[in-house]
Amino acid sequence: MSKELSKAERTKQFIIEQTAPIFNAKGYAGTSLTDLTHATGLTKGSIYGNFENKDEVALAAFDYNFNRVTNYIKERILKTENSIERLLVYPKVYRDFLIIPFLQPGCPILNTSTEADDTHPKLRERATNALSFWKTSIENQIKRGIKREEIKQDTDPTEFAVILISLIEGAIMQAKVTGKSTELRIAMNFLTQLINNLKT
Amino acid sequence: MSKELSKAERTKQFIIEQTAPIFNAKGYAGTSLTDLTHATGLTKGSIYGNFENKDEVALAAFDYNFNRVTNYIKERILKTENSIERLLVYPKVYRDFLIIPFLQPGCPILNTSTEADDTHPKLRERATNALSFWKTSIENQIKRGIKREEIKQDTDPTEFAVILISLIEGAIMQAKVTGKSTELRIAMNFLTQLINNLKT
DNA sequence: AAAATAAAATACCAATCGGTATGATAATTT
DNA sequence: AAATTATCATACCGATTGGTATTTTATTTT
Repeated sequence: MSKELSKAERTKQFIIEQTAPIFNAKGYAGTSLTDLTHATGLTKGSIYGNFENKDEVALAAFDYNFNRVTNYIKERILKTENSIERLLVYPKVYRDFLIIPFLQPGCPILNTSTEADDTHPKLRERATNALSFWKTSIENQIKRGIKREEIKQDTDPTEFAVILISLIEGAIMQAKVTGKSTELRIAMNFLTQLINNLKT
Repeated sequence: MSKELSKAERTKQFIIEQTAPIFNAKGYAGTSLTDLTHATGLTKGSIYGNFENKDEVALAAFDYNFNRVTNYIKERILKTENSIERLLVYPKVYRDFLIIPFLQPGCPILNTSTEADDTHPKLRERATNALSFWKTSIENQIKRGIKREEIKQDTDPTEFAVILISLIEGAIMQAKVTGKSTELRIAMNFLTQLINNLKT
């Protein structure tokens, strides 16, 4: 039943994969159709045969970028069992943010949020949903930890999720613009302590 | 000795003031010269009579935006004396970030950093310097607090500055994109606790 | 007030923007 | 393999991009 992908579907996927890093690095307004043709080796006609307009490519590229980060984290979380260890995956991963190849252009949520919040409703919605998904995922990790009696009962899942996300995104911003990982190291050390303090 | 400003100097200042919010909202790539003429009511010829190119306007606009935030905070800090109270100005101010009129388009450091880090070296440098200035300023507040014996001696100024900035910027990103101040409230409550824990 | 100077509006430039109709070519289906 | 269909390249569109030379208008200086 594993139907092979049609040519169009393969090309569409190819376009997304090749252009996703460009959109993440240069932003929506900063990325031109010429950038997309250069990144893919295809022509405008071909790209517009597979996507309705620039918007559709950008939205698909965002989804692709976000899923890639999500899977990268998920993969490492599922290797552990204990809830504290699962949470510790975040500081472990983001400590090395600057040297993770596919994250070189930055965090897609951070980049897209700051660009789109006042300019591009559709992209903004994607970013909002991505953020909400991430937040819920952390909340669920904490709830699971409380049930398993690995995390203190009085821990507020939402509160902790917001703090974790803030520390990560704020530190990424600093590290990306300065080019140094000092800020990430400091913030991730602190986050590690916070997580360890959740232990029962 | 208070020489009056020349027409050119007044116009230049006027252009900066009127275009600064546009650059902060739409970003460098997202802001066109037409946007600048609409915001000022001036023509392209007039703008280019006062600035060499779009870059120069953008750089001046960033400086203006950053100075405005800095002065807003500074004003409130200088009203207090105790080091803990001074640090508490940050969560107090940023809790209401979303309803501070001139900050409606967001934090200039956050917006400029995320856009320029991979695309615009000059703007990137401005953002880096602004960040460095802010960080040093917090470090100095903490050092002052330690000298005055208001803050615990073992407090690491750099560490605390990075955590404070991360929490603020990460929370702003979330609040801006969701349109809700919940995240800011949570992060700023937490930051308030952290600051209070620095007390001797 | 007149002359000199500075500043802003007009009108234009080539290049690039996002987007599309059409013809060529490749992939499927029969 | 032939016919059909789907995909991609070519060539083009009007609009907009950042930028400028020149004229008109306003501000200073004398």
